[in-house]
Amino acid sequence: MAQTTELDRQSLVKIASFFKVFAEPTRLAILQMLRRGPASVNDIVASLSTSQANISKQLKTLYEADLLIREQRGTQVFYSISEPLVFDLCELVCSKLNRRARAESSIVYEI
Amino acid sequence: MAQTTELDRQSLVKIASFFKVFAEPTRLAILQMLRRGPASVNDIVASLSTSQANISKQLKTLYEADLLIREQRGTQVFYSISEPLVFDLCELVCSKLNRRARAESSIVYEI
DNA sequence: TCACTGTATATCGATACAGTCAATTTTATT
DNA sequence: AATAAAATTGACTGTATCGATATACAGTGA
Repeated sequence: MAQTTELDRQSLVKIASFFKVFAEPTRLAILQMLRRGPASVNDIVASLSTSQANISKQLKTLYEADLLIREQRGTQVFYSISEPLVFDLCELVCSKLNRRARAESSIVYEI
Repeated sequence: MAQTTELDRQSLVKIASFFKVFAEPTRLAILQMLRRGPASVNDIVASLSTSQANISKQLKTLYEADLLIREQRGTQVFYSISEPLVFDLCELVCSKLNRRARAESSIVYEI
C-alpha cells in the first residue's frame, strides 16, 4: 500500500519534466496521429506541417520520456505509443477543457 | 455522446497550455501543499523555499488556469484547490513514475 | 563504391518564462 | 492621515527550447 509523503524538490522536478513532455502542441499532434496506430517518421511529417528535423526532435523527446516504442525497418523508423497512460492523461484534460468550453462554445477537445 | 475528432492546431495549443501549468516544480509544490487544505500566501511562502513574489506569480498562473479558488480575508488571501482533476492528474503521473522507479529505487512519488 | 532515401543531429535566431528586486496596491489599525 | 502588514505587479536577467536550415549518418540497391 503506497504511503502519501511530501515530495522533495528532486521528485517534483521529475514530475514536472514528465508533464512538460505533454506541454507542446506539436508533440500532442504526434500523439494524436499515433493514436491511429504505428507510423513512420515520414508518415508523421506528411500529416503535420512542420519540418522533418523538428518531428525527429519531438519524437526523440517522446521516446526518451518512455511514451513511444521505436522500431527500425530498413531505412524507415516506425513509432507507436507504448503507454496507455497517454490516453488516460489526455482524456482527463480534454474532458475538463470540454466541460469548460461547453459554457462558451461548442468545441470538443479529444485526443 | 462525445465524438472523437482530430484537433486543430488551436485546440492543441490550448491543451498544451494546460499541461504547461503542471510542468513546473514550484507550482507542483504549491499544489502539494494546498492538498492539505486552504492556505494563505504567507503559509505557502513559509513552507517553500522561494521568494514571496515568485509564489504570488505562480499562484496567479494556477488561478488563471482555473485550478485554484481565491478568497480574501482582511489583508490575507487564501487559496485552495478548486479542481479534483488536479488530484487525478497527479495520481496518474505519480503512479506511472512509481512503477518506473520501482525497478530502480524505492522512491515513491505522491502528490 | 556511389547514389539515393529516410532519419537524426548541429547550430542558430527568436521567444517564453522562472526567479529576483524594487515599487505599488490593498486592507486594517492607530 | 499615517503607518504597517500582506499580496501583487513591473522591469530585468538568465536559461531553456521551439522551429528552421544545413549537414551528417545509416541502410539499401545498382
